[in-house]
Amino acid sequence: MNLKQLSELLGLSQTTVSRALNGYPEVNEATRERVLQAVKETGYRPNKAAQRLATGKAGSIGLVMPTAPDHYSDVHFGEFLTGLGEEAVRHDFHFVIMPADPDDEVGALRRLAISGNVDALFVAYMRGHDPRLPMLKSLSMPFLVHGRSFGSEPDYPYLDIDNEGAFYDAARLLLQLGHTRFALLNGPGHLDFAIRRKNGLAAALSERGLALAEDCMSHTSMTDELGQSAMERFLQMPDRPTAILCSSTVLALGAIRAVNQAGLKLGEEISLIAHDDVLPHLKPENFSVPLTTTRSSLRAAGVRIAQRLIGTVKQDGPFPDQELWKTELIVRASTGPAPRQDQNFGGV
Amino acid sequence: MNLKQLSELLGLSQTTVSRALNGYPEVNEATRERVLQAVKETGYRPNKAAQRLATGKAGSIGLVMPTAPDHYSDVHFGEFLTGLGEEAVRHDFHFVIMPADPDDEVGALRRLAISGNVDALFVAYMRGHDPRLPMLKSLSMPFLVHGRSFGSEPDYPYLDIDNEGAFYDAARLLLQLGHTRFALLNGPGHLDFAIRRKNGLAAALSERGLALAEDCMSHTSMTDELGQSAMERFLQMPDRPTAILCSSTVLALGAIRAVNQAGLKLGEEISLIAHDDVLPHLKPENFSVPLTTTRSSLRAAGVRIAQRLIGTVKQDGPFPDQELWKTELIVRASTGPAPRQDQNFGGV
DNA sequence: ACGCCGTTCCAAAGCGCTTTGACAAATGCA
DNA sequence: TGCATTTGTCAAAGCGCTTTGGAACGGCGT
Repeated sequence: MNLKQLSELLGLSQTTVSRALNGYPEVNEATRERVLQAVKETGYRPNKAAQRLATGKAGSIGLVMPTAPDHYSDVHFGEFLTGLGEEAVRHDFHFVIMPADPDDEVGALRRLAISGNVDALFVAYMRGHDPRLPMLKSLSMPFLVHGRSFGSEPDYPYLDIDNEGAFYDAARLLLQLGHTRFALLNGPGHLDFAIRRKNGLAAALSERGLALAEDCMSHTSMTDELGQSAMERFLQMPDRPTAILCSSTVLALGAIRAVNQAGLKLGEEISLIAHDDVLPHLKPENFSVPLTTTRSSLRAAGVRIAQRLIGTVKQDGPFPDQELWKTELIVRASTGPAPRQDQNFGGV
Repeated sequence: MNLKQLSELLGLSQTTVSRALNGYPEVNEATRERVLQAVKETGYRPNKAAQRLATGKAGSIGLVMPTAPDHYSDVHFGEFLTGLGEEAVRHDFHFVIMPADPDDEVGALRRLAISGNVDALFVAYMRGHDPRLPMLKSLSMPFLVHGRSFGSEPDYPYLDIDNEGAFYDAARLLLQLGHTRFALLNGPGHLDFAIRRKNGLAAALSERGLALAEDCMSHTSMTDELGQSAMERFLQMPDRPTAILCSSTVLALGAIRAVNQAGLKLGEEISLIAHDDVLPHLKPENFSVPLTTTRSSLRAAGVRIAQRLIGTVKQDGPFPDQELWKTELIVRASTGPAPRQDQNFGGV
């Protein structure tokens, strides 16, 4: 069943049927209804290839998927993709994926662009001075980055959360509660968000004349096991930290396991604030000691990015080029006043 | 630059140029050369949308990417995708990805199929009685599954390795070396390959009148951390196993850490055989005690699957519908004779 | 000379959609 | 009533490729 057949069936021209389906105003509501009804009955689906040829739009977004062994292709990425996909399905867009070795991301991105299969590109996991940025700018194809690239000229379209502000605020709260010994459970150290979160923490500390020791930082993939082992290291330090900042609730999950195993009380002997990406299976309010968090929904970011990208391709409505989402600091029970110095013992 | 312009430039018809480019025999080698040269100079690239419309082929393979929180979307998946991608690039094919909640995989697969964006479907991570199978069969679109579905009628096209045989052979070797107490570090229990590997081991054991105790099996995602913790559990058992079968070298990495920490000697007090997917960054021969493995390259499987799928779409050459690859059993230093019973102590 | 092939090329007809430009019919306004 | 709009519809011209059904040409045998 194609458009021609459908229009003959309805006794209308292809023009009218096409317009009825694509929401053009110059068609009578009654006939539009009639068309829609016929579509339902016949199961007509417009041929994508023909649409593409006629419009010049593929209806797709390209993304390269790094297949690095140590790559952070975990639950966070999945959650983000879900948001992206949700919105894409709504607009009948799809994704073209290009698997690539991490040392050929730039090449893969270029091949994807010139393949003619995509209308726009999406990139994530930005690093400092990211080499993909200059390439993308030279490409005359719309693109959008999730996150930012520390050290690069900020003249590219992005959506990011205020990582620096989030961890600055979180650190300030802990400082106000009297904490002075901090530790940071961070994501992979080369990634932009990790750099900024560290900086946010460092900024808050330096305002009080404090600094973060190298051995009080852990940069790892964000799994609970790695959170646990890093936290175990922290807890064995002679002058162990009382205030922990954590780049993900997943890391926190492991960290808290370590805290419990050490026989310490969360929110009393140890305070912890985690960044909450609003993962549906890991709600900070459901932790046995509810978690104080900085919150920003990863899925919402996915939805928004798809919106902007698709909007750009369809050219409907102007979108801001750069968005920086504030995070919310939500205080729950995992933070409390710093323990008095001489209380600093307990079952190690 | 389009075909028309190019052909005018060359003083040839569109037909001839098109045929020259697509390798048809009825064009003079000299003119073909001339065409190819012109393409190089002008940078002409055929319009994909037009090709799709004319041929009816999209040049793409669809796959749904589960975004489950506990999903096994790890280094193994990346390695496989790399193989798939390698071959796809060679044929100028691409992948369309559809992110989906794990509870809507079937729906996502269907939407992908009727979207008109793909020529064929690929599915993996098969489970027992996988519900995707009947759907795929009803779909009149070529598909190929990586792995098999235990309990389903085996009347679908697949590529799998002989998981049962691999672990049967591995277990036999260990039995011949005198081992009687076995443990299994397996992948997620609902996945087909894990089921079959367990069965292979069980079959070998039952031939000797042995059975595998429930607490000597671990079913987890395949990360080194989880391998380590599972192994630690095994080592603490009163009658601890001396023969370990491991579904991945990644699991083995963690397991061996546990063995070392317990002060045990791999290949002497503990023998271990792992399945080796030939991950480029984790070579069994480079372990401090080189690993005995069952080997089958995941990347090669990806390449082969892409080959078959693309071949089916292009209709060149018949491909076997079902392939079962044998694995190789490669003996290295991590296996040795079972320790004498009374030697069974050591630093726990 | 003729007919017959094989080779090499071409004109034109699709593929199924969108969109332009034009045209009747219906409506508004005077 | 007449005229200018607006509304609803259509025929036809693309979009850029592949592929069908010849046609021109030269060589070959008879």
